Amino acid sequence: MRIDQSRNLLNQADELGHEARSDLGDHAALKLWLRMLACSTQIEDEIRKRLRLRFDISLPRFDYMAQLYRQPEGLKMSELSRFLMVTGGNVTGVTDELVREGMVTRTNSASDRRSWIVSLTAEGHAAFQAMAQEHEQWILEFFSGMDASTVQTLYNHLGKLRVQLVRQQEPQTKDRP
Amino acid sequence: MRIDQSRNLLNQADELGHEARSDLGDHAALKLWLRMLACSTQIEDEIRKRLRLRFDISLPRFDYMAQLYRQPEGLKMSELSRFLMVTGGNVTGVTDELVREGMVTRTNSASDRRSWIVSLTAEGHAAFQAMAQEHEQWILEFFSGMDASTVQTLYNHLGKLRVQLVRQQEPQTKDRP
DNA sequence: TTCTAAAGGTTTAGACCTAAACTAATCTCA
DNA sequence: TGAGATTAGTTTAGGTCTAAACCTTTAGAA
Repeated sequence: MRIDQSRNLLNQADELGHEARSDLGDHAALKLWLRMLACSTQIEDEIRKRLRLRFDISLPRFDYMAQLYRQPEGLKMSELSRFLMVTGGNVTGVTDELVREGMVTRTNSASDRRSWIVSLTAEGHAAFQAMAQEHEQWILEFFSGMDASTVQTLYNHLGKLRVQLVRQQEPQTKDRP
Repeated sequence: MRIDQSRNLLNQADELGHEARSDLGDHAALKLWLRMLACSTQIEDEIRKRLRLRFDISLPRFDYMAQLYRQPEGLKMSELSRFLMVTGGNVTGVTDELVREGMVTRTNSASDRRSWIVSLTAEGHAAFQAMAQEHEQWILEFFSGMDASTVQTLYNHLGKLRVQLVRQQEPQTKDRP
């Protein structure tokens, strides 16, 4: 059996998927959250599908390469684990695969014999660049119906939400060098 | 190794996680998407964590029960598969577990000997109601820093986005009884 | 120095999901 | 009617992720 999320009819969009969680009350915040979740899920699934179709790559591996792309000097595996918000065991597995495919290299850290420095190979760098370019076009396409001021408004509001979320879930500040 | 997403410092929030995908350009739509993704991911992960902690249940199973909760007469497994946007094989497995725990029952369909009607037991209904009530409080908490008019604005804008997304990904309409 | 705790990375068991192959029942239509 | 297509559900193999146990190296304190 095959699932195709885009099969939802337009007028059913609000009834399907995550919006079923909302049947106990009708608070505006709850409805907003469910709609936001529906939007992100739909976009993310479409990106996932296109990455697989066009480049035969998974979204987590795309994100992995994105982190290395902006760090030409490479990253420790523990840093990758933190930035990608996945477990160390996962980073180990993904790194193994990408090394096998020639996209990244593991080199010994000069200062700490426990750790590796992972970085993109030239091939990996080029491959990611091509994918990222196309990825960006997809996003522009998804938001093409929204005018610039609306985009800016949404961006600002979500910025405040994000700050608030971080504050809520990280009450005590932790100092860092 | 254990991952704790809430360990991100406030001023690093925009640098971590998904926002690394954005390093090729600075189009507003791309930045909006990455911020939206960061917000939903953070909220969803927090919900997942609390559901596990408070009720020892996974988010997919919570969603499964939510669908049945609003359909007292039950649903066919194929309908569940469509509404939850997961494969039929997955529905089979989750149903088996929930039946084993006494949360749902499978009864034969009177009109179609191939299909089952799945519905919540009294116990399942009560269990979901308790969880949903608390779940709703969590959402109110997450959005508590946002005033009502902002919530409404966001809700409307995301509504238009959702309509546009469905249109883009479902160009040809399909008629349905 | 030496003991202990912590950190970097790997391995393993298992949770959760998918795609594809499969069985059985139903539908279509010549 | 009856052959082929479709639909409902299950099974199986495999992908991706986590938590926990584990080993090695580093750092801190007595």
